[in-house]
Amino acid sequence: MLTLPFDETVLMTEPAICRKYLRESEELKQAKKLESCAKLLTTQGKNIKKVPEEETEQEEEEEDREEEDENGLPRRRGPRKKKMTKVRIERIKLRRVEANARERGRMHGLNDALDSLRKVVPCYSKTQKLSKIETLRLAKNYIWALSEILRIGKRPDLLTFVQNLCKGLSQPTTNLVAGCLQLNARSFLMGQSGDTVHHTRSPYASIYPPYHSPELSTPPSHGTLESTKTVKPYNYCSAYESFYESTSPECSSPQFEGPLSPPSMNYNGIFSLKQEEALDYGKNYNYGMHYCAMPGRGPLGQSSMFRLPTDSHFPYDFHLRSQSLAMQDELNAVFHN
DNA sequence: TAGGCCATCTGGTCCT
DNA sequence: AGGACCAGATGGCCTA
Repeated sequence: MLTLPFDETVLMTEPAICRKYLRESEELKQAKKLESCAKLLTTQGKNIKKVPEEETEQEEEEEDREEEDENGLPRRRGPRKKKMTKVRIERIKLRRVEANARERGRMHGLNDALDSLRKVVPCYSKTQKLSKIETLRLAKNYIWALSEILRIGKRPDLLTFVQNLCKGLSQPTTNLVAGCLQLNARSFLMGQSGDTVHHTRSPYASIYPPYHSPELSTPPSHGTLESTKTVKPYNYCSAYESFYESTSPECSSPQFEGPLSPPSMNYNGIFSLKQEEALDYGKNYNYGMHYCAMPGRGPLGQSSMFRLPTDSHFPYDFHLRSQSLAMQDELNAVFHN
């Protein structure tokens, strides 16, 4: 098994390295296999890699001739069944090995594509990777939900949106989506109050700096208080807003320039977990609180969801506090069921 | 320990 | 013939 734990520090910080490592180790394995295969052939005195094509063909022809009768005619009419000579067998084996390598590469490509997809659907987390099937389901729901928004031309309420997102998803994934919403709700509030700016970088800025954060023409430097102080707490200049509302005075709608930047990534700043920094601060500040409120449950534990601290509520649609709390209750009810 | 998820191998099919 | 794609089988890892 090549799967390494996701909490490997090195792997966590660089997925490409992770993949490279996995591939290299696999290639190493494969090379060894090929080597042993070659050895085997060498011991048989028939290294097919080194034996000239004509030589092997000659050999096969000679063996084929054995199937002819004394008159030089084939014993049977119709397509002659080629005798499985050692050379042929080895050639088949080699082809199989090569095919395996290609198949492996193909699957890696598929996984890379899936990783890319994971990054553009809500709730991206390196530590808690969505499974393949859940990624596809969530992506489908996401696309559908967004297209509904476009079709209707109006923001749905949060509850509906989340319900749409979570249709057909497993409970753990539903919890993860819910957890993402909470995290961002909290971040939003902190940003609004202006007292914890370092927690409230624009998710846009962190996720797709060049594309989504007009006020951050240079990529934000992460991690230091000083550097983030210059960043506005939250950026509502989403493409979503550009469709439906006039933008806030302090920012203009971003031009959608990025090839891989879905316009609705920042659904009112909700889905900010699409980046390692968000993940980190989730881990550092909120994840435990939100996900591990119930002892003995993992991050995706079924009972751990929506246990909000009393002072957190949703930013969605700029609800008043009371409205937000009511919305929270609604969501809690939905997801607890 | 069962079940979920994953990577890999493998043989079949289709296409160039 | 060979490559791409697919689906089934298998075995390893992880978690509840």
